[in-house]
Amino acid sequence: MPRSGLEARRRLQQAALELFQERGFDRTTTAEIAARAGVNERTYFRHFADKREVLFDGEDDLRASLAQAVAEAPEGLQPFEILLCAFRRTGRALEANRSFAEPRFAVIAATPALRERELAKHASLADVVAEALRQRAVPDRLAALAAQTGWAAYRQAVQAWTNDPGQGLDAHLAQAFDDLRTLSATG
Amino acid sequence: MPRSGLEARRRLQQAALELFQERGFDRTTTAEIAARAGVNERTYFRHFADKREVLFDGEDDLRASLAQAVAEAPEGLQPFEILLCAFRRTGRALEANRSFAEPRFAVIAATPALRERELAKHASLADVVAEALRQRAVPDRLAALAAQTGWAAYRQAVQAWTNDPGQGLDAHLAQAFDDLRTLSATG
DNA sequence: CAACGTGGCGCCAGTCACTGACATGACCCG
DNA sequence: CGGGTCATGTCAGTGACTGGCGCCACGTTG
Repeated sequence: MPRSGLEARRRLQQAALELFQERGFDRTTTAEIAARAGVNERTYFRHFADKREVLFDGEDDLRASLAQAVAEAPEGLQPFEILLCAFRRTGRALEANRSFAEPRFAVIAATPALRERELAKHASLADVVAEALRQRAVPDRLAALAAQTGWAAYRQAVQAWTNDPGQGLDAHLAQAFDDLRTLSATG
Repeated sequence: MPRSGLEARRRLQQAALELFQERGFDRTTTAEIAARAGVNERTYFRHFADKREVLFDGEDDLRASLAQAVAEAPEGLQPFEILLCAFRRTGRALEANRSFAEPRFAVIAATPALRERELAKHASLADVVAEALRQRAVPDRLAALAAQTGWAAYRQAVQAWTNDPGQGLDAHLAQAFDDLRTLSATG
């Protein structure tokens, strides 16, 4: 038995994703996940705060990546340009993990409870982006609004990209941020 | 006993709000809510799908109001102008209900689980807005993006208004949509 | 090497959200 | 007045989640 629980943790994530695909989230019990991972149900809850969290691991890394990407965007850019730049960068990780992210997305999309959790995570990440913008001297109110708006564009791009992965995420990002400009230009 | 359960339903909502204020959401059981409302716990779940839903009633009305407000905005406006107009209108109901909405907001703000649910509701309402925009011949992708962006501005305005109700919601809405324009103009 | 601390885990009992099934009594309609 | 419908009460059950305890594998220290 490994000293650190990282092994069990990974097995739990794997088992959960498999079971959610096979039977759906609602028809899967935490006991079954634990059993497939070869651990006790109690151990499941030592690794993940609740049944949903098993699909949302690594959030801290994401937060850090986002904050860093925003912080390290070139000087002199306007808020949306900063965000486009940052999302291009963090999006690479997404493109690299597509084979893992895809079934995960499918399960989340099929389960209202998981969608709800995803929205909460996204809101939290948008807050990180807003804070990172403030660090770059974007005024308080504008930072929050830019972060949420930019995040909406980002999700739109990811959505378009999953439907049409051929073009690459960057192209869809450019498209989405262009739409943003269109909206404000005409309205 | 009244033929329709509307009476019990209202008592349940009242009892829930009170208890959530007194003890907090997590330290309140559905049995306690039902007891204070003078009904059986089972009846609680006949009226509300889960423990959180008791604070999110009337969503259907809101959806209808939003859709109508967007549909009835003057002709010839650009997407953001339509939304500003629609939010001005639906916002009046909010201003009228402030004494009820305020404690509700406080409870939600203090409870992560309720915030999560609120985000889900908001996402759903933004979808309604997007669909209403499409009905007005706004192109598909732009409609979704405009709805989400406009919704972010709306929330920002409501937030600012709760902190400073003196100015009226309309002023804050104007401010938020102006910020939106600023963002795109400079970026 | 031996004693010790620590951390991951199994186990058990308990609470609480939520559900399905059936019974009952109030109401409305013919 | 008889029958149907609807809100509710009652009860048993499932499953998510928690606290507490003890165990054992490991690393550390003397």
